[in-house]
This record gives sequence, C-alpha cells and structure tokens, in this order.
Amino acid sequence: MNSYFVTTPIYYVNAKPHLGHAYTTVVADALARYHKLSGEDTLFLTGTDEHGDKIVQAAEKEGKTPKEFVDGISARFQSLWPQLGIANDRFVRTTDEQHIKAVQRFLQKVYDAGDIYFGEFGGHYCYGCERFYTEKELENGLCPQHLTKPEFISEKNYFFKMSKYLPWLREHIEKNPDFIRPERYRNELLGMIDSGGLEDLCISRPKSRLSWGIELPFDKDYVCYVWFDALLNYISALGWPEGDYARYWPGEHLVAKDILKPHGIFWPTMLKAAGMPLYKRLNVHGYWLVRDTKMSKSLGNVVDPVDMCQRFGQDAFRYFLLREMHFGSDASFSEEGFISRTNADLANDLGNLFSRVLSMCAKYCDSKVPEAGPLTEDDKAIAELAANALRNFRQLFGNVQFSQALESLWELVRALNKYVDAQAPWALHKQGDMLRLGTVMQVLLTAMRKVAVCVWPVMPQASITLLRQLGQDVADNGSPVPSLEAEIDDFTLLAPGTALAASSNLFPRRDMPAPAEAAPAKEKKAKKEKKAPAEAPAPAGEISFDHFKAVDLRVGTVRNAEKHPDADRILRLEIDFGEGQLRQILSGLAEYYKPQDLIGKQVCAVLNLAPRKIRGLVSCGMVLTAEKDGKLCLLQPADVMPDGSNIA
RNA sequence: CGCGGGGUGGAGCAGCUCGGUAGCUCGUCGGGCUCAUAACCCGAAGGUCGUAGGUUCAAAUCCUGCCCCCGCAACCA
Repeated sequence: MNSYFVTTPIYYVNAKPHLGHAYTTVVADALARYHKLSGEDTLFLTGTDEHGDKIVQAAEKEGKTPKEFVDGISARFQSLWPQLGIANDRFVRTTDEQHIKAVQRFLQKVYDAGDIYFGEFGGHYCYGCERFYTEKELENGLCPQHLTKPEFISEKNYFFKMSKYLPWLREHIEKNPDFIRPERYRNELLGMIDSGGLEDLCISRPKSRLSWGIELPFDKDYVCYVWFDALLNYISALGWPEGDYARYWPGEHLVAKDILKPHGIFWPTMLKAAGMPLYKRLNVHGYWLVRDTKMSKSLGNVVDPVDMCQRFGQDAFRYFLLREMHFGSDASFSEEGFISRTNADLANDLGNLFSRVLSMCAKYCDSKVPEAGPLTEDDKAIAELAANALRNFRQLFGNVQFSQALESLWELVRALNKYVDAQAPWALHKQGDMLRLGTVMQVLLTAMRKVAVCVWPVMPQASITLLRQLGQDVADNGSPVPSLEAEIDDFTLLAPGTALAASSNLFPRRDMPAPAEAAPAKEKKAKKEKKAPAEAPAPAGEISFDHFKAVDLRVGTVRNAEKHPDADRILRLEIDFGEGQLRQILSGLAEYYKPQDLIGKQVCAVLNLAPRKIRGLVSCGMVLTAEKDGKLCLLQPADVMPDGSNIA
C-alpha cells in the first residue's frame, strides 16, 4: 500500500487561528482525505511551535511559566481544528519530549558530520537597532541608522554550513520540476540562490539571552534557534529515527509563501547534511487578501474561520476556500464573494439537484431506487461525462489544483441539471412511462453518488449526508464506502429498492448582506492599523511637564519636497523653521502626499530628535502626523503661523 | 536596471508550455419549464486579449521596447 504523508507548518502559539492558518490546514486535510479516499496509507500532521522569546514574554505577562502558557494555548489550538472539519492524525508540539530528543539527535548528527561550526556572530551591537552589524555595514565605524558608535559585543554562535549545499540544491530544484510547486515559487527559490545573498545559517543563541529553547547537545550554554527546532517537527512527529519514520517519510509539505525560504532552502540542505532523503514536494500557496489588503493580526482585518463555520457551516466554508483560490496565487475574501459563490455552486447547482431529484423519487417512486430499463444514448452520454469529470477531478486534485478540480466536478453537476430538464421526468410520469422514468432517475442517482463521493475531501460532512440520502453505506471511519478509483469507470446503477431520503435541503440559499455602505475606503498598505478601531488607545503613562517641555515642537513651512531617491515610501522635505537655513526632514509620507502638494504648506515637527540616517540621507527631526487605518495625515496649525513658532 | 507575479467582454478568472475563428463562473437582457432551494434550462448583448513594434500565410499565444498594478526585500524619528 502506498503511503502518503502531508504536513502543515507548526503554528506559533500566540493567537487563535485566522483565515490563513485555516486555509493551509483545510488544504492539508482535503489532501489527506483525498489520499485516504484513494486507498492510501495516509498520515496528516499539524502542530504548534512553542519556543522562543515571545512566548517567554507572553507567559510572564500572564504570570505563568512558559510551559504552562504553551500547554494552554496549544490545547486551544487542538480543540479548534475539529470545528473546521479537520481530522489530523497527529499533532506535534515542539515541547514534546520526542521532538526535543529528535532535534538534539539531528543536531549531533550534522555536528558530527562537520557541518556545524562555532563562529563569531555579529560583533558591533547597536542598541537602537537591537541588532549586530558587520564591519562592512558600519559607516565610519558608526551605525548607519543611528549614526552612533555601536558597542562591540563578542557573541559566538553555532552556524550550519548551508552555503556549502546551495549549488547542490540549485541542481536538485532544477532537475526536479515537481519538487517545488507551483512553478513561480520554484523560480523564486532559484532567484534567491543565484542572488548570492544566502550565507551560513546561525542556529543558536546563548542561554544568557534566550533560555526557552532546546539545548544544543554539544554545548550546554546554548539553545537551538528557530529553524533547526521548528522544521524538525516534520520528522520528530514520525518518531525519527525509529517509529513511523520509515513508513511515512518522505512526505510533502504545505506552506504559505511567507515561509518559502526556510522550507525551500534551509530544510532541504539540512536534510542533505544529515544524509537523509528530501521531502517529496513543497506546495506553496498565496495569501488571502481582505479588501485588497494583506490580512494579518496587526491589521485587525482578520477573518475568523470558526465564526464563518458557525454561521455558514464548515462544508460551505471549506468549499469556498478550495474553490475560490487558485493554489499558489493570492485570492480575496469577502462575505459577498462567499455568499455569491456558495449560493451559485452549492445551493443552486448541487443542493438543488439533490432536492429536485429526491423530491421526484418521493413523488414518483415512493422514495425507493426504481428499476431501470435499457440505457439510451443520452444516458450513456451522462455516464461518459461522469467518467471524464471524475478522471479530471482526480488528476487535478492530486495536483493541488483544487479550484480546477471542483470546476471539473461541477461540469457533471451542471450536466445533471440539464439532463433533468431534457428528460423531463414529470412528463414521463404524466405519460405513465414508468420504466423510462425509472431509468432516468437511476442515471441521476448513480451520477449523484459519484459526486457525493468526490466531494468528501472538501466537504466531509455534506458528503456523508448526501450519501446517506442516497441510501449508500458509510464506513465506520466516516469515509464513503465506494473508493474514488471504483467510482470513475464503473457506472453500475444503484440497487433497486434502496430507500432514499424524501427530500434534501443541505445547502440553503443565503441572503446577501446589505451593501456595506460604511465600507471603509481601501486600506491599502495599512500597515499599522490599530487593533480595536472602536476604542481609542488608552493614554500612555503620565509624564511630567518638564518631560514634555524637553520636546522641541515647532511650526515650519515646507519649501522643498521630493521623493527620496532610494526609498519608495519616504519624502525628503526641506522645511523653514526660521532658523536661517532650511532643515532636512525625511518622512514616510510618499504614499499619501505628492511632493508638489506639500510645498508651501505649514507643518508641525519635532526638532530636537537625534538625527538619523535613512537610506543614505540624514533626517533632522520628525514631522507630526495623525494616523488612521495606517494612513498618515499631516498636522497643520489652524492659521498660518510664523515659521519657528513654538508648539505647546 | 534588487527578486517574483500580473494586465483577456461590467466583476472574478482560464487559455499562453506545443501560434490557427476568444472560453468559464457571476452579473445584465429576452425566452422556456414547473420536478426543485424565486431554483433549473435555452438564447442574446457585451472583448482593438495593457501599449508600440517585430517574426509568421496566421499571434492573447513567440521576440523586443514601453506603460501600469500587486507581492517580497529595503524603508516610515
């Protein structure tokens, strides 16, 4: 029996799942179910990533130990997935004893092979930037951002000799077109490798700076940093090097495009260094956009998948995700789009098909599968069309082209609706042609069973309900009894006499939400939208009047304005504060104001901020702005004031 | 010249690898049916396939230039 192993990334446990998490996990679930339906020995893994600084801080806030904290959140994560119909076979946590042992074992293996070395890390630390600079990056020995002298800190760390394997990786990607898909991400990876920007990977942090992590097996003073911990979940969960490892590895991964690099470059080179077989395939998908904006926690435009499932049903939600997004590309999510799509496909096409056919069977055939006569050309055409649709469905679905796969399947659904009209069973009934009527119903019921089976990976609950309405058996494990393979070429009619449901109303139509009048203007590039728009943020901690006085706020007039030559979002302003010379201030206004519109305008600014270099130009001060939905708005005095006027 | 993706009827997309009368879903308009979830079925209108050139008997499809959009990276004192 073939085995099939599919994973999602492990999710960082600092929030509940959003649409992006839900999509990846639903796709993985659908793939797993598809392979189960194809009779393969399938394992579907997801889990949580529980190490790192942020966890420690979040735990402290709640007065918990890190372990207590992650236990709580991981449990919450695990309890959420079933609400989306997700049936993962295994759940891995990076704090599992088995995982920790596997990571240490893997590290030791690569270390023994000579691909991990101890080296100097950084050196020049700028507290303002909270990062290290190399000699090359410094300008005249100063931090290029703050123009201050960084402190020399000698921090040594462990590095993985990743660069050693890049030429090999390039060749591997090139020779195996299927290794990374869709193709655009393969190109992206090749570009990354060719750009030469990839160096060896720093894989440790001293315990003095980060304690919540996995201790390096060859140095007690260090813990493992990020990727050698997180990526290893894919094999630690299999019990590597024992357990189910041999049974399921290599598997395939599913990720969103933001973690393409770690999965496309770090992970294969790590496996190579450990002398292990690479994963079979990396499937990379795009982002869900909400009103043309990237969705993220910090934007506050998060779609809550659990809420969607509760309101519209997990099946419709899953169908929409898989049908609407072309795997690999970005797609946009809106409630209007959701309702429009699910009304058309699920209510009108599929739901109504079951409704009308079962209703006719109730009226004409006493809700039992009727006897059929010989098949006509029309009937055979349906059988053939069904075989083709299912073949295409199988091919496309396995190829991760879910949208197209469902489209193929729906060709059959639509053809069945047409067939009903063409055959007009109600007319046959009037004429009393019961044999032909029975044949027509049989053709319909048989084809409908095929659809119900195919739909199982996408809509598991609906699939089972539909099959039961057709009087079909369902296995104890919840999967349809007929396998996908069996359904394709076989057009054996249902057993006459089988009891059918009298009616079906699985996918009711939904009303469109009232046109969102208050639809906020496009929130393009709204990078810093406040999280709770309704309530203004609480005032920050009090400061004394003296503190306030220390800030030199003035009114000035913009004399010159132009785009920063090397930075897309920055304008370079020359402002007159009555100082006898113009002051250069850089500001991130380029997306909101045209340079020529600013010339002559008065603005408010802080003058005594430490100068700072931004992409080569020095900014001496900061222009004051107000922010709404990530958009900046300049503050101006109500009346024209003399340049240099004090603000208090 | 940082990397990548894209510009096809009102909307969203497919087609481009391997040139040969432009296709799908939604929407609009007209008609049909009455089994059904105001659904289903039929028909129609609507596109210089971003733009300018080139190759060709023939270009949405191949080549070149240009314009525009979107991600990533950088950047918002």
